[in-house]
Amino acid sequence: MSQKPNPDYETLFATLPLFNGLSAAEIARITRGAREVRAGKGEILFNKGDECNGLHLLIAGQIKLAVISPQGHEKVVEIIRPHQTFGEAIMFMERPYVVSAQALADSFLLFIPKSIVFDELARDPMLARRMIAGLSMRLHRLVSDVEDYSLHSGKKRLIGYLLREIPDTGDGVNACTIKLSISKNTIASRLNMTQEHLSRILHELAANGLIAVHGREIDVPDIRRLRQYED
Amino acid sequence: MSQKPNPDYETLFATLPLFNGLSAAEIARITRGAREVRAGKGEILFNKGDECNGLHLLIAGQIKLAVISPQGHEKVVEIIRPHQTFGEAIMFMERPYVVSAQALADSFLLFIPKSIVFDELARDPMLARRMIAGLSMRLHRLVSDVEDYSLHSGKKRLIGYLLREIPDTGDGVNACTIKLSISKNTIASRLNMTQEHLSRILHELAANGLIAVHGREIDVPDIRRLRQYED
DNA sequence: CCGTTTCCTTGATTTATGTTAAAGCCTTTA
DNA sequence: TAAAGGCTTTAACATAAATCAAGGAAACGG
Repeated sequence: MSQKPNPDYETLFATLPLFNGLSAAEIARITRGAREVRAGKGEILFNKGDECNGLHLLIAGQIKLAVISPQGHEKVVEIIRPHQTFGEAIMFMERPYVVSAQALADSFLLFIPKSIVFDELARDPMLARRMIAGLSMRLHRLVSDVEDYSLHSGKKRLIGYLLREIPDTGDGVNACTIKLSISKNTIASRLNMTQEHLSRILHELAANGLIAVHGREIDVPDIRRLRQYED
Repeated sequence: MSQKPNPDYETLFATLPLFNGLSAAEIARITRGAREVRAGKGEILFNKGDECNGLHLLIAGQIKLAVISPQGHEKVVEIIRPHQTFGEAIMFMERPYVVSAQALADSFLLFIPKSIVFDELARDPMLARRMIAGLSMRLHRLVSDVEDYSLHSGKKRLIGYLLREIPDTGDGVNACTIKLSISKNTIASRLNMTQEHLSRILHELAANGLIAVHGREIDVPDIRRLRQYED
């Protein structure tokens, strides 16, 4: 599991919202206490109910946070992408995990034990501020999610997802191609619908000329039109 | 709006998760900068899109946080009860409000300006820790919400709501009466369903002998049975 | 006390979305 | 190249929940 520390953590940390602005000494203290974790595609990092001893920082790959219903249905709560952290909230609450984490692709993570975070937090008020800001952002996104689920139809949720997936280029550009980074199945779960329903919506949008689907590539000929699409 | 500070803030603050453990001097600094706010029933505290200059602490009354869909449908995101704070997350993000807040009953609040919070945060690392814990808890609850919306039927959500509303007495007790503190309309919105649907579910549960409804009072003759109810 | 408004219920109907089942289509790998 | 397995689509059907419409019941202001 653990191996020789990557010497470039200092520059990496500078780019992370949570840790940017830390001194070299602080970064050294954190990385020294951290553990490098590799997870192959499909591997489970932790299960709902497991004890939480620290936070995770995804360096490369893709992690799925999900819950399982009593009937065995899985609901994807969040897709973690590189440079995101997860598990902080639950760590501070001293509670077991409420979601499980599984690698969707071969992934590389840094696990930072609770004690290290707490020590650093006591030392550096700035880190606390960042932590608060990070949690706030998370909260904010979740509120948007709740809003989405309850206020918008499946079609709107999917359009919203597609629009958010559009790589932001110059504003002059009004057409693009989206490469879906996860399976449609997973997207469907994230958007709280079945894959069949997702498929149907995609089909309908294509029939209306709003998009063209080629496997995992989706052409959007007129982004503005897609954005304005009403029911 | 503003009036002479209530001298009992010190004991009040000691009971608040966010502020408990603060020194008398700290409490004094915070209350001195805070503003007392009264809001009559129905009064709007802020609207979605308004600038956020601080956090609110509800002393007495009841506040509804909600979003409005483009079609004018309202969705209640959270009901704030006395001793809860709200608006911290958005304050730290320096973004406009994503929800609007309306008093459901005559309410009394403390508004603590951003600058005061930030000053105190810089002074006291413990407050930061508490703030983080508070936000974490919020996050946690929201994840449960998302889970609820997507994994459970309307009936289960309502049962879950009722069970959470049961005042916790000794564990020997297996029957109780719940007094709904908000209108069924609002509960329905909070649970993401129409009031008609809520009414029907209530009716069905009553038909099965799980509850008895008398206006806003709901008798639960067998709490365990209600908890174990499956579909 | 009565009218008025708000809240709540009920029934008929429609709609969005889930379910089940089957088959097609890509990858991977042998 | 064929077999295997995971994705994805399609279609027929089932169902939970929304909508529409109307009437009661409770609270409220005069």
